[in-house]
Amino acid sequence: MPQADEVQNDASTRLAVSTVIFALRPDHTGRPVLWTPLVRRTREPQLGLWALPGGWLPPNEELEAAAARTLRLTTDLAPKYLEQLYTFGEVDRSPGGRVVSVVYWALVQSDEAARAAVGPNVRWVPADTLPGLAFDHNRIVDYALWRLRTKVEYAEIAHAFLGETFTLAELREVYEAVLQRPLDPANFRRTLLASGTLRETGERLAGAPHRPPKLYRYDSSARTAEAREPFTRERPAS
Amino acid sequence: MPQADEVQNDASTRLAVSTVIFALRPDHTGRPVLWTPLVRRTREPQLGLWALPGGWLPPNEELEAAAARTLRLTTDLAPKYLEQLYTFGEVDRSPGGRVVSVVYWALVQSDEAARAAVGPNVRWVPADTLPGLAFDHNRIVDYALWRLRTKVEYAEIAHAFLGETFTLAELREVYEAVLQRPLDPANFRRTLLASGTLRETGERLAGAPHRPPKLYRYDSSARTAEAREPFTRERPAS
DNA sequence: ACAAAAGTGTTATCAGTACACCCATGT
DNA sequence: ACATGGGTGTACTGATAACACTTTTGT
Repeated sequence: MPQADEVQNDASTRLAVSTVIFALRPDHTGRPVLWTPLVRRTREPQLGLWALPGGWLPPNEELEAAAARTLRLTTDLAPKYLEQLYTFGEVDRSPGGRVVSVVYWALVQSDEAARAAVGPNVRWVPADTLPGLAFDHNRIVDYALWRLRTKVEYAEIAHAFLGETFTLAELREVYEAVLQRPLDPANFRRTLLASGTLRETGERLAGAPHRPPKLYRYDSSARTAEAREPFTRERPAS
Repeated sequence: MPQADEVQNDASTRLAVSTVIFALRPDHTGRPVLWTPLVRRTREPQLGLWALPGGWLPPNEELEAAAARTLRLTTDLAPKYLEQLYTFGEVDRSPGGRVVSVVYWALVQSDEAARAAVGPNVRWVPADTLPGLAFDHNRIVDYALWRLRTKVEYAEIAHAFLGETFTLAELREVYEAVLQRPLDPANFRRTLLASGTLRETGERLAGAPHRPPKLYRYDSSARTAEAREPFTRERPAS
């Protein structure tokens, strides 16, 4: 797409795709908080440091597919939500040659994430208290956290942390964990039901020593056209 | 930043930077509407078609600087607002080899845009009724329009179309042109003044056969921390 | 004086918030 | 029966919208 009089770029600039992955897990006190998987670098530069999952962009793979693939490779999970975050391209962000990284962010179902693949080179850490990461990856995760927190307030993405059906209390816990503040159960119920994006399943969750709550299912079809954004995927193809 | 076991991408994927530029100009009825400059392609592929200003990414130039440079090259203008829009990388979006384009969007001062450089290969067109562009550039402009229209509702960017000082009526006309609907002058006044981002200059605009309106200046320092977004530039360095 | 835009005042409506209170279940 | 979370009712508040009204200028 460049203008004709421009010189073509050479191979000295390389193109990578990375993904910031979020799931909810209990912290040491039992409260659910955001966790993210990291991979240990096994080569220079920055050998041994923890970094975001990612890799060079294969010539025949779509950007989003590359993000979903690295997600599957490191966690053995499929994302329930996947969206492009930003492209980082500062000239000096990587020692040893310029790297432009197209970064995606993903949400994965939290109970599946508990069974996610781990190993000596894959490790889950709380997203708010990261260790020092390779390259500019701390900054990238911070930005992804900012996007998640601002977006969960106006978009219906919290259900991506949950399974097919869920109670309103479970959904509220997701919001509380992401936004890091308590929400009024009564108002939360009304607001979400009024959004029209939840459908009753007709079932209830039994077993707890309390009144059994109704189970709901997310219904994406009920969203208005204005609320829909371009280039976002509910169920990304992996 | 890739994982060690990945294969490095080769030169078959090339990296470009393009910019969607917006300014306000009167349409045939005299009402201000959004216009955008296009450049004619002088090489294959898509020779002769109109396309977004852009070019290959030079190895030692920042992404944003490349966007500002192509903006200056095609219009001889400096952007008053410049922000990354999205990265387009579909495998088949360009015939003749894969191209990943990091796309920026920019706002330029409208009275300056009236004096912008034009020529046989540069042409301004109304952004809402584009001709058929090269590659996927129609889709890109549509997305940029969507971003501009949603962002102008919650962020203070409309002043970027105007000069240093402006009246509230001028600012309202910008909003009306971008949002394509009339706004109540009284409520607009109160809302904008309540935002705290406008400063009186003490001067008034005389000459019109009416009560002379006060002139205001935009004051970015008055924004709250939550309203500030990462990776956005008020006065980009070109 | 008068037309027209600048600028002010007033009220209605609606979304978000706080919180009191009733309901239904396992133990 | 009772503790506990599920679920409903209601009143308060602040932001937005609609629109009547007053002010100030050039002609």
